[in-house]
Amino acid sequence: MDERKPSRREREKERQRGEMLTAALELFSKRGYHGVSMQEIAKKAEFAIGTIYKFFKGKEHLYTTLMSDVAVKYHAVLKEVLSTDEDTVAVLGEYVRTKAGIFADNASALRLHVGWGRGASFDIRAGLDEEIGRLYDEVLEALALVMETGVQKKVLKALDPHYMAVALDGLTNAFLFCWLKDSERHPYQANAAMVMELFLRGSLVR
Amino acid sequence: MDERKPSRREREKERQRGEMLTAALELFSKRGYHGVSMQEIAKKAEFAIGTIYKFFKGKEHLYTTLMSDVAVKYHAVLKEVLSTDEDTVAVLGEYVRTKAGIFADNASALRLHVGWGRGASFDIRAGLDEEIGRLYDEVLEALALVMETGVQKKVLKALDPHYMAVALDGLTNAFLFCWLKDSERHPYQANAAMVMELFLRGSLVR
Amino acid sequence: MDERKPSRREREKERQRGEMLTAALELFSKRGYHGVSMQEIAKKAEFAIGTIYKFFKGKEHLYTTLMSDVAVKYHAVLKEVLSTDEDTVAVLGEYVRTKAGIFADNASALRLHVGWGRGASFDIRAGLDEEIGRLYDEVLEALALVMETGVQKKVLKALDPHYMAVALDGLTNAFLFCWLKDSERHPYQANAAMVMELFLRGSLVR
Amino acid sequence: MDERKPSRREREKERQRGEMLTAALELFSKRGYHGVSMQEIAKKAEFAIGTIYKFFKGKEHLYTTLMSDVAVKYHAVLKEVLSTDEDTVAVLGEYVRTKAGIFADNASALRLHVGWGRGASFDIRAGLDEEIGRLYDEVLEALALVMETGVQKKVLKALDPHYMAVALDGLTNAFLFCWLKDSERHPYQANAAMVMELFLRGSLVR
DNA sequence: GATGAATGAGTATTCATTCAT
DNA sequence: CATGAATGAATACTCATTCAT
Repeated sequence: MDERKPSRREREKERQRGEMLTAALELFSKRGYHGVSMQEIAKKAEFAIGTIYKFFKGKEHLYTTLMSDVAVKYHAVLKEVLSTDEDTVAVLGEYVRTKAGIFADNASALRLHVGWGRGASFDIRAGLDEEIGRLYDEVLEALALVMETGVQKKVLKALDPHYMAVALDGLTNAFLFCWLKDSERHPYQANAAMVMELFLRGSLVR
Repeated sequence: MDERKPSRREREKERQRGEMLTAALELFSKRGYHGVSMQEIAKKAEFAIGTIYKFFKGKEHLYTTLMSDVAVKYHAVLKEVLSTDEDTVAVLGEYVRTKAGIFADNASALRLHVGWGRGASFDIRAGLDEEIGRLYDEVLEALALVMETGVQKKVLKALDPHYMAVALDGLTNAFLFCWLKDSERHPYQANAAMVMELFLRGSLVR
Repeated sequence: MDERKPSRREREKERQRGEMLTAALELFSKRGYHGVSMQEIAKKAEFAIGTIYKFFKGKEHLYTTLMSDVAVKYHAVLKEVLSTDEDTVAVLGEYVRTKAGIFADNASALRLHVGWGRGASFDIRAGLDEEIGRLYDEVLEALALVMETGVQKKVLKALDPHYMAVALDGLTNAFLFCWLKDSERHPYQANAAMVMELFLRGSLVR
Repeated sequence: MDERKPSRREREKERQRGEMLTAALELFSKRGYHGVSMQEIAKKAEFAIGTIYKFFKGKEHLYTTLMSDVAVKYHAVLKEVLSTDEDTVAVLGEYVRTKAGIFADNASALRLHVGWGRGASFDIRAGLDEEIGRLYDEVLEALALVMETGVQKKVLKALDPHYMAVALDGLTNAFLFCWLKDSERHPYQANAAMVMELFLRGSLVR
């Protein structure tokens, strides 16, 4: 009865849940975990405080759900990109551009994401990181796989593929930070190109 | 080397201040700004709560002092390294190794530092970042200057020196993260070498 | 007589507010502003501390509300008396008896009122006095007006009406103090009569 | 050895005690009992905090001593005046003028005195009032005695002498309040004359 | 189911008092 | 003896969470 098509009821539920999460994200990203009260979230989401508690066990649960949702959504997109069966360099380029695009589209979610979740205490993050960390690592692994393939195809040097993945990811993050600080001076398309250039060819004149 | 000899009193003061900061650092780095109470810090530092307040105007002041101290100390070391008048590549190598060494020596301070200070609510960071952000930017600028010299010397490619600085810094951070997570599998010396390799020569086979 | 009918909710609210104020008054009058903690007030009023804060912004607000309420209520009664269009001496007699009656009915409120509000630190009184002082002055002015009329009617001597008002008020207070200390020995009806006698005819044998 | 002339030591002690009390009075009268910290008093008096505690058992003791001292000093003067063997009316006139003079000379002490000591919690006042109340009552009794003599001399009406004393005292206080608020508009000499006029002859035209 | 009033544990900070120097 | 550094009890106020309506 409840498997196939979500009854109207359930759709409504989902919509409400979404509104709560949206409100929470907006608030958390601006003022951090401890800077926001449940009453505020309730008011912004236009629900009674009690209703929030029908959907989420507590503030912590709401926060971790938020983080998970964000992580799930974004990392899914990246894994998709990385599973393409194309030319290694093209895939990597697409990875960087996609990641940049995600950042550009979700500036506010970023504040929660960047640095992998500070803002809440580390206790809270403990359980969280298991989930998020796993998702992140999956992307990194997928990226490493692409690298490995590249190495086998002799497109990339014979370096540790995992480290290459770490490197590309770190490079991306660094440039994305620049963009986050001053998106005028550092348009992300330019950033993306720069990242690829530096990653693929290095800085040394030969 | 200092102002005459710091009277025993003053030395004692300094020692106490240090103990407080150490206790606070340990606690903050584990549980974040809001996850730690002043009582806890006092207990850990083995001082009465009132004594803490003789040294620091308040929790915020204690926290920002901590951040500043760490930032000042470490970024001073890096600027020192970057002002050396040696061969570009050697300087960069030294930069990476020094940064790695700093991280290795101060694992707990890191948790506060990484991502440059989120963890406190955003209000608190406001004043803080001006200081810390400035210090960080100074290091980045110094790094960019080294890059520029390298470009002029035709050691490095004719890319934007500032972006090259961002790249090397990002690369370093990424590997340092790896090391932070699992220092067994990723000895920092190896990390340092890897960073240099990737930064200087890129990943592409030619 | 009021705005429609106060919903049961609102009546309940009002009752709660009243209980809080009553508890606070009792405590403040016995031990002064700083001698009472919010916890104590909450316990005495049989509410949770948080509930008190739903009704009053803070301790100061609770205190000033108390003072204002008392002042507003009592001074309204006195102004009513003084606006009667009767024989001057009758009005003054009624003023004294009414004031005495008020004191008799509100012994505890007195402790806050007498001396016009010291007991709270001076900071707190600042904003408060503007309100309370004004109310008190209004009564004094009304009393002075009655005096002036009495002078014009040749019932009272041609002295400064304002000073006469001050005198009668001071006389009343002095006797009320006596009564407050030992209400057995100084029944307020006797006090009232004495005040009138002394005020109207003086002490000198002619 | 220590009876007759106070050794220099003791004189010094007395001077120090005086300085402490002066500083405390100044502070207490401006900001009330709870608005002033012992550290502040120590700083203002230019003694170490510990030294204050050599002279006074605690804050409360310091405060009550202050009140007592003030009371003792002023009521002594008034008793002196009231013990004069002169014409009743002259004595009463002198009483009012002296009291006014005292007020004029000690505006700051007033704030502590007026209303008989609010500013501290009532608990603190409990023991205090025993002392101060007794002194005050002694003056009142002395005043009553003068009244009684006046009655016997047929200078005053045959009213209760104690109530007459209360009346004159209340009248004085009321006018002194006026003067305290606005000493320009209410010069105390004028006040004193007014008090006598009203007390002796009343307000009624015959 | 939805609501939001009531709850009370938790926390930064102050300040009277002590006591080693 | 004077000092003032150290102490820690005390307190106003916030906010996550519950539960009667």
